[in-house]
Amino acid sequence: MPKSDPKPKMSRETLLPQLAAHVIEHGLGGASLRPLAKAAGTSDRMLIYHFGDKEGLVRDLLEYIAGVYSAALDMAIGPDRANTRQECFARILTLGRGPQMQPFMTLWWEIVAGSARGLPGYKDAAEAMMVKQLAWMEGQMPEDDPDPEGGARYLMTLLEGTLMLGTVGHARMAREGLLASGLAGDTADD
Amino acid sequence: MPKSDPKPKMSRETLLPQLAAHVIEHGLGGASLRPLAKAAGTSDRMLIYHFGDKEGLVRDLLEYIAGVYSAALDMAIGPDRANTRQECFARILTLGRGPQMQPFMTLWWEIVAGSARGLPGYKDAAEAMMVKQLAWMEGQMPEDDPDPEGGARYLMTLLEGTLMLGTVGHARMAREGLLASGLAGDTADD
DNA sequence: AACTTAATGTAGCGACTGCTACAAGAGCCT
DNA sequence: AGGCTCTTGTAGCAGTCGCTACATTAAGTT
Repeated sequence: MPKSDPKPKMSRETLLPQLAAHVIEHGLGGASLRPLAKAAGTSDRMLIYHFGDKEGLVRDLLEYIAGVYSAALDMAIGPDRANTRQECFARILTLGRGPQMQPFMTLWWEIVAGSARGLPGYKDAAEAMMVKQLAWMEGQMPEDDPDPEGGARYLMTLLEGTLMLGTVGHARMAREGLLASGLAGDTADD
Repeated sequence: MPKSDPKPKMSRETLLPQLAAHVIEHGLGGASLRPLAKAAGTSDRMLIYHFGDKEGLVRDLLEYIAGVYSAALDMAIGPDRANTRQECFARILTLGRGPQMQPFMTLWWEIVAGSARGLPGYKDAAEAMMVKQLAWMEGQMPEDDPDPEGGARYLMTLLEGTLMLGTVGHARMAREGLLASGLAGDTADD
């Protein structure tokens, strides 16, 4: 009879992925130690042991999640730049609205809300993710763009607005706005 | 010796303003019955009595807050339309970033996050507020604008993106994007 | 073998959560 | 006056919260 996992010996590093998975699915604000611990196969006792207190846990989790997001963007980077700003915008919008991205987007708005309230750790994570996303956008900008840096920031602003309007049920409004702006919004969604 | 307020006889209607004030200041997600009741001069017992349960309370509160927001926009409406899209955008951005608007904006992101998570009542309130804001924007669009409806939606999208980037510490990014778009972002903030 | 240190389980603390049972006052109708 | 409904206070229940005291095991180190 083979012994089944005698003592996996957990650490922050082994715990964080499972904790992050639970948080991405169930949210961060309402998360409490015992369910988190259960999802990671530990006890609340051990979470406090490893992370000091809940605030430390959240801080580390946010940092870790920002890293995961960054890695995901690196993975999703294509070999070629876009040919037009419009195509560039469409690419990142498609990426952000993909079904596998949805749980993350749900968490994202929680992070924005936490930033607005000044909760510890939230703003740092949000800033890092936006920096990364901007870099991604700049890397996708057309080669012949007259102002790739400004253009990327412009597209970022439009993108975030589009995503927000989408989550509150006004995707159509964003689409019509994009149509009027010249960036085609021929995505069917509302 | 004058009797000091013998029995104020509270109802939903008299309670809601005080509850909303507390929620706007301290947030909606972390709000619990007893502090809410204290802020409104009642007991948790009475909140349940008047609103059925906490979910009903939150629903009514969100609806009420959406109404307050709508009224605030009506109040802030000027007699004249803007002369350019740029001025129109600047007006509403100034409005949304005013210091007296800040606690409300903090709550707003919580509402967006709640919408994303599908919490009951959140999406309805968010939708209503966006509809109102769009109407406000349309009313401010320049008279000679070639496409006031599409333009208003475009400005809305840009506005929401600008506000979001601002709350996560990237106001500069939005400003530079707006500069590159032709809509001046000569507001100093970051 | 003795000692030390890190890692973990068990049990529980006090505070808080949403909510309820019960009773009592207050104003109205007959 | 007697009942009736609306409103309110008191007390408390079962559950969860973050966190801790205490004890135990496992793995080195000397």
